[in-house]
Amino acid sequence: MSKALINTFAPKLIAWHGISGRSGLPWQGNRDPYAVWVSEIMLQQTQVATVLERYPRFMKRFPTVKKLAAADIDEVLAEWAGLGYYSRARNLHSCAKQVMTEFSGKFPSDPVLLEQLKGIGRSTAGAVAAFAFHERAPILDANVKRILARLFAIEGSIQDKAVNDQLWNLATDLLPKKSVDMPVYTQALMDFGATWCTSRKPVCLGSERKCPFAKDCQANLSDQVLLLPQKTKKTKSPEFDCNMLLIRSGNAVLLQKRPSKAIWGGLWSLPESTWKPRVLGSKEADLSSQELFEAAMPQVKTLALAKACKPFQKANEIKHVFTHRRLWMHIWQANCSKELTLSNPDLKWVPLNQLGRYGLPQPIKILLQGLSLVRGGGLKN
DNA sequence: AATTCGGGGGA
DNA sequence: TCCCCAGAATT
Repeated sequence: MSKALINTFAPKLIAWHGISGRSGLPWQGNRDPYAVWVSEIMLQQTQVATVLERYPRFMKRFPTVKKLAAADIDEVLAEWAGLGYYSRARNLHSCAKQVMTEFSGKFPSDPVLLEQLKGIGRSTAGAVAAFAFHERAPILDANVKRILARLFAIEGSIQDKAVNDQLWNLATDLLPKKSVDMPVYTQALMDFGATWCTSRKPVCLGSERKCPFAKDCQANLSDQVLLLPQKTKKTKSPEFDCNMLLIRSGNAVLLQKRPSKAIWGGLWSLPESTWKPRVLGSKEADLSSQELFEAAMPQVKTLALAKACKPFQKANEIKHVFTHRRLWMHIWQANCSKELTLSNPDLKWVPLNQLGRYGLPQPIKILLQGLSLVRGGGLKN
């Protein structure tokens, strides 16, 4: 590796940030570890534009780690709804309680200790330590991986452990000498990756702007910029079917709290039958009310409820695409003559005008919102 | 080492 | 449609 680059990278990057870096984002320029931590978690796998709207709202709702720790998990999930990766919200809440009980309400500054907290991995630990405590700890997010893989023309999939270790070593070697430079340096890395050394249209190709590392970058010098970093190919995601029960009684709809480890864990949703692999040409219309109930709610005595409902009708079919699954949700609708008392705390009648209080999966939220707009309540299609 | 967790934006 | 993104936890 070029020894000169090790010494010059950090100062050059910081100089670049002074001219072309991002500034004025709500979570920047703040050394409160709680504020830094929330922003880092929210920004994981989530675009800046989205976080820009949701971060201030979250901070207003939960201004301190103490208030977050004291909140009910349902409140946290409701605030997180729509952001995805709901384990982040569960870990966030769990971590807040950890900080209160194990660290007397104050985040540790040591990245090794930070990494022991729920939902904080090595990279997020480094970011919190750098921004909040000026620790000389490296980060290695998608931006940094791309920058380093190009700068040093790292071959091999970045998911590969040996390559990943190599990138961590480089990230450590390139840190600025002075710890006081850590916040601006860390921010500069993210900004440079997000705005200049981008995946598809890096500045070094076809832009009038001049990359400060053009003569250092091995990928640029060997015309490999768009080929790096290398990734292992993804297999096409499998398809699944599921049945969702839309049971209405007057202006209320029956919601079921999802198991915490399932997809959309902990969110309130429509009662759902078990997921099964999609079978082409399968006959779907023959499901009786009783079968639908037993599949969706095996844990409750549903006979009374089933009998109180008129027969289910196929009301809608929604395709929803996840990163790793493609899901067809079959919506079965029935009206219930009255709101039967429910002993199971995971089942609840919710008036349509109070849906906003619950953290609903995005496609279900859209479905039910459409429902509340239709007078008389029938679904279209 | 591979898989599992959403959602939105862009090409 | 496919790829990408301020990754971590689980197996």
